[in-house]
Amino acid sequence: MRPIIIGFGLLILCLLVLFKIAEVNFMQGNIRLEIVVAVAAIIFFFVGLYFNQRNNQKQETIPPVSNHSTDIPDQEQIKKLGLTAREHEVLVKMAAGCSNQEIAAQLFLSESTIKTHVSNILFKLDVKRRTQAIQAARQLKIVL
Amino acid sequence: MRPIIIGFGLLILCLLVLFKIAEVNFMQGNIRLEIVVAVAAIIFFFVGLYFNQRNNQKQETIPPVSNHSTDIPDQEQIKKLGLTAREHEVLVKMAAGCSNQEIAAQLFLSESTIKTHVSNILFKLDVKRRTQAIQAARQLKIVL
DNA sequence: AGTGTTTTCATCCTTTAGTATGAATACTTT
DNA sequence: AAAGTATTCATACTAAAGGATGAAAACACT
Repeated sequence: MRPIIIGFGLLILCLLVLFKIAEVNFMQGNIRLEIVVAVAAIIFFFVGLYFNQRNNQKQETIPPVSNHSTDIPDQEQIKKLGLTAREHEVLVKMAAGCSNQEIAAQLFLSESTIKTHVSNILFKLDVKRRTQAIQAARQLKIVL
Repeated sequence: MRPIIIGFGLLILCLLVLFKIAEVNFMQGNIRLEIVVAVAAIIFFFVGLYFNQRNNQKQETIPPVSNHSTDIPDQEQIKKLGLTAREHEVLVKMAAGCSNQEIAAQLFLSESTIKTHVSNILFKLDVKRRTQAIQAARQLKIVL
């Protein structure tokens, strides 16, 4: 994270310096308005390119590949997260693509109960949606 | 094709007009150099974003043949299912746990469009929910 | 018996997902 | 240039998911 901040800092600094140079030269009548604007346009065109590229690359890093060496057993991760037995059970069925209603039917519980469990699961996994929970659980090896 | 040309023509025209207005006002001392440069920077930042987006979309449809023997790719499965390039793109983000809104933002599309794509994906994968789609896609090696 | 956790369920409410339909534009292929 | 496919977007609707809160019952442990 730090390199990014430093990089951006340097970039902004360079841009400010460039702008100042341009300003001074412009005031002295050395260069014309068109040139200044054109340079700014070109620079920020590429900044736009870079930003978009970054954005696209980020999404590809979201699902990181699992490593076999640090294969942490389920139970440890589950304990770390504080997941109860029932919650784990629900989580597995969630990952299998079941709806709350289906999970309730399979476990002979009410949908309300499942919703409560799901809410707790989301909280403990620190995610917002069940699809993210599935992702997280897969990365943590607590579901297949 | 014509609308694109017309669109670009209009865009360039607008930019020229804007620039001329800025130039005149600038010479009269109504606005400052910073403002002109800033506006140009912002505009071309987004132009850069747009260009890169365009570019990426084209590139993904061009190189379909690159199978790493065992791993990820699965062009065949995608073809079998009749998934389009865009649908596959959406499917990947779905599997990453993104909401429709997030996918829309990342691809610079409206949520309506994403919903349409998701619906088509669900139909083509013969499932009812996005969580099932993720499961199915994983089994078919369409996503990691 | 008392304490703390787990499991269960409910209700009200808001947000997100998903369906159906129609339509305009863009891209590809012939 | 025409035709088929793909992409985009909108609106209106229904279904599912999720948040917040409260609460009863079961269970383990001391």
